[in-house]
Amino acid sequence: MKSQKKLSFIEEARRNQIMTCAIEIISSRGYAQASLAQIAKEAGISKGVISYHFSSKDDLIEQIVSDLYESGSTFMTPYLAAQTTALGWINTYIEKNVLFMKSHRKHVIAVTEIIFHARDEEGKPRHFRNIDTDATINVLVKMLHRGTMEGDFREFTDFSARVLAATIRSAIDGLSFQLAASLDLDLDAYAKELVTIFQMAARKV
Amino acid sequence: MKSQKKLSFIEEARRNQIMTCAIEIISSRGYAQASLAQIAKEAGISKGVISYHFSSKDDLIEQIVSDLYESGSTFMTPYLAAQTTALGWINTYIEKNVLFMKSHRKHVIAVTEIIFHARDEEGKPRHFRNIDTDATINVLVKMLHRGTMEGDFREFTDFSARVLAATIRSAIDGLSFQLAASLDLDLDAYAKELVTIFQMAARKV
Amino acid sequence: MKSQKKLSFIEEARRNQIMTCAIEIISSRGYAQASLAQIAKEAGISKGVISYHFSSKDDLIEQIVSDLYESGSTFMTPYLAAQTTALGWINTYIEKNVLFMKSHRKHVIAVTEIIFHARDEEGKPRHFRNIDTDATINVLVKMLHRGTMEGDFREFTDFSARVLAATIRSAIDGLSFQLAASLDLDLDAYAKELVTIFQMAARKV
Amino acid sequence: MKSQKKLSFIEEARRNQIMTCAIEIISSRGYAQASLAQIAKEAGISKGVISYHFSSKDDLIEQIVSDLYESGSTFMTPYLAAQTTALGWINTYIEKNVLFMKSHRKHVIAVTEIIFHARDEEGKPRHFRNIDTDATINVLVKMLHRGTMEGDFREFTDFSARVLAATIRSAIDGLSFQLAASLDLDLDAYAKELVTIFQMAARKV
DNA sequence: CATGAATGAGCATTCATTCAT
DNA sequence: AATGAATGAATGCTCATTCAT
Repeated sequence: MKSQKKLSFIEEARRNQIMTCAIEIISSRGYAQASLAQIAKEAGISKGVISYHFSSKDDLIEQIVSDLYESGSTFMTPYLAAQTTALGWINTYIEKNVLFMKSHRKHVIAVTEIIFHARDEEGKPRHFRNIDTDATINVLVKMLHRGTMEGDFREFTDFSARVLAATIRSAIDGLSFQLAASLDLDLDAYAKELVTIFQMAARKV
Repeated sequence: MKSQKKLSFIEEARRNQIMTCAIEIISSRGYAQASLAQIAKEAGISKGVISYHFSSKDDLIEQIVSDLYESGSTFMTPYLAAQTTALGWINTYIEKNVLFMKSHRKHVIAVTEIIFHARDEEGKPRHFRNIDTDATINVLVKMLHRGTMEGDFREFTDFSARVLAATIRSAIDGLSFQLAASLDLDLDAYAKELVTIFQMAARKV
Repeated sequence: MKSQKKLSFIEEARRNQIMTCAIEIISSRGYAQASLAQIAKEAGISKGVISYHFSSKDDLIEQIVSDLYESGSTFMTPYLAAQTTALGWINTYIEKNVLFMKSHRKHVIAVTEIIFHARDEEGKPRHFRNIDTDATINVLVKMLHRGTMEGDFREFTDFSARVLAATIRSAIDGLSFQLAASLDLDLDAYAKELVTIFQMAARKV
Repeated sequence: MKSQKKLSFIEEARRNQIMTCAIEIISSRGYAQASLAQIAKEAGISKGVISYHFSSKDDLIEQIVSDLYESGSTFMTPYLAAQTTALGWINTYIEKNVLFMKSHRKHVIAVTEIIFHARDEEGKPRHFRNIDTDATINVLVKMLHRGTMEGDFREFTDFSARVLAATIRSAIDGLSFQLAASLDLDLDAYAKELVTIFQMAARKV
C-alpha cells in the first residue's frame, strides 16, 4: 500500500510536470509548437517518457482540457449555485469566469488554443460553438429567458437570446486570446466592465 | 496600394486561382490541412507552381489576409464615411462588418483560421488583439469617447471604453468561428441583434 | 507527349531502382531489416524519395509482390497452356516454377519473405495456404483428379489430392527458403528431382 | 542436458509462464506482435520481469525453440529407436512428426514463426535449411541410402537423396504454416497421406 | 524477486522548399 | 511559365533494454 502510493505519487508528479510543460509551450508559443520533442525538451526528459505516461499525444492534450474543465467546474459551481436570480447568475457567470482566468491564466490560454485547433479526421472543427446546439449557450439562453420572467431582463425571442448568449461567450473566449497577447491585463477590472456591459445589454428598458 | 504593377494577366490569374483554392481548403478543412500539396491538388497544378508565384507559404498566407483586409476596407469605408455621429458609425461598423462576412464567407473564415494560427519565429501570436495597442480597438475607443461627447453614450474611462471595444471585436471575431460551424445562420438578423446589444451596452443611462 | 514519356521513363527508372534495392535487402537480410531508411541508404537516396514514388511502404511491398506474380504468370502461362495431359501439366508446373526461381532468385526469395511476414491488423497471416481454399492448391487438385481420369495417376479422395497438392506447393515454397541459405544450388537438377518425386508419388500403381 | 540446476521452483514456474504467454501470442498473432510489452500484458506482469528471467528477448525466443526441440526429441526418440528398417524409420519419422504437431500445436506454430523470422547480426537467416549441411536432412539422407541397401528404396545419388529429404522436411514445415491458417485439419489422416506420398516417392520401381 | 520509470534509437510518414529542365 | 524530382528535417509513436528501489 505504502509503496503503491509512493509510486503513484511519482507517476502523478511526472504527469503533472509533463502537462505543465505542455501548457507552458502551448500558451506561450502556440499549439503548433507543442510537439512531443519540444515538450520533452522543456521538461528535460526524453520523448519516450511522455509516451510512457500518456497513451498518445491526444491523450495528453485531452487531459489538459479535462483538467481545466474540472477545476473550472469546481471553482464556478458554488458561486453559481448560490445565486437566486437569473440576473445574479449571469453576472456571477461572467465575473467568475474572468477571475478563474486570472488564477489559471496559462492553462486557460492553452486550452483555448487547443479548442480552436482541434479538428476531426476530415478537418471539421471539433469545438466551435454552434449557436443552436452549444451546451453553454443553451444554459445562458435559459437564464436570459428566466431573467425576463423575473422582471430583470428585456423580452427575448429565442434568436435574440441566442445571439446575446453567443456574444457573452465570445467576450470570454476572446479575452483568452487577449491574455496571450497582453501580459498586464487587470482582470478584476475587466470582469466588472463585462458585467456592466452585459447587464446593460440585457436589462429591461 | 499595389506593390508591383509588373504582374502579367496570366500571373495575376494564377495567383488568384491559388489563393482561392487555399481559401477553400482552409475554410472548409482548417489551417492544418492546408499543405502546399493539398492546395496544389485542389488547384490541379504542381506544388512548384505555388513556390514560383509566391516566395513562400507564409507569403501566400499573408496575401490571403491582406487581400481580405483590402476588400473589407473598400467595402466598409464609404458606409463609415457617410456617418455623421459616433453612434451611427459604431452601429454601421457592426452591421456592415457582419454583412461583409455574409458576402465573403469563406474568405473570412479562412482569415480567422489563419490569424489564430499565425505565429512569428519565436512562437508569439502575430495577430491577437492587444487591448492597448490594436488599431481597430483604438478606432472604436475613439468613437466611443466621441459618442459620449455627442450625448449618445455613457461616460467611459479609457479602460472601460477599451473593454467595450474589445468586446465588440470579440463578438464579430467570434461570429466568424460560428460561421465555420453553422451553415444556416441568418446574418442580417444577427447584425441587427448585435447592433441592439452594443447600442444598449453603450447608451447613456 | 515526348516530354511525358521521358519523365515517365525517369519515374519508372526510380521506381525500379527502389524496388530492386528493397528486393536486395529483403532477400539477403530479411523482411525486418527492410526499413525505408535501409532501402534509401542502399539506393543512395533520401527516404523522402521513396515516399514520393510510392504512396506508402505497403504500396512498395505490394508492387514487389505483384510484379513477381506478373512476370511469373507471363513466364509460366505459355508452358502450361501447351500441355495436353494433367501429367504433363503438373510436371511442367513443378519444373518451370523452379526454373523461374533460377532466373528471379532474389525476387522470389524476397516475395516469399514478404508473404510469410504479411499479417492483417489483428496479426492473422494474410497468405498462409489453407488446404481447403487456397487457389493454387485448388488448381493442382483439379489436375490430379484429371490425371486419374486420364489413366496416369492413382485414385485420389478429395483429401488425399489436397495433401499431395499442398506437399507440392510446400516443396516449391520450401525451396525458396533454401535459396536464401544455399547460394550454389543446381536448380535444373533440383527441378528434375522434384518432378521425379511427385511423378512417382502420384502415379498409378 | 540442463545448463543450470540452480533454478528455484518459482523461477522455473515464472519462466514457463512467460514462455507459454509468448508462445500464445506468437502462434495466434505472429512474431511481429510479440513485443515484450504484449507478452508482459498477456502474462499480467511487468516488462522488467521478463528481463529478469531471460537475459534478452533473443534468449527467451531461443528457449522457446530449444524447449520444443527437446520435447520433440523426447517424443520421437523411442519410436525411431524401435524401428529396424530405414523404411520403417522414415515412415515413423513423418507420422510421429505430424502427430507431435497435433499435441504441441501452438508451440510448433510459434517455433515455425520464430525460425522464419530469426536472423543473425548481419541479417542472415539463422535456421533456414541448407540442403548440404542441415542436420535433419543429413539424417534423412543417411536413412534413404540405407533403405536402398535394404532393398526397399530406389537408387539415390547424394543429390537426389538430399532433394527428397528436403522435400520431406518442407512437407512437414509447410504443414506448420497450414496449421496457423486451418483450424480443423485432420492430422492423423494428414500423416497417413504424407507417409503414402513419400513411400511411393522413395520406393524401388 | 519484482517493479515502475526512463532511455534512446528506430519506425513510416508528411512537409515546405529547392532546382534542373 | 511550369514541372517533376529530390531533399532533409520534423512528426507521433513503439521498442528492447536498463536501473534504482
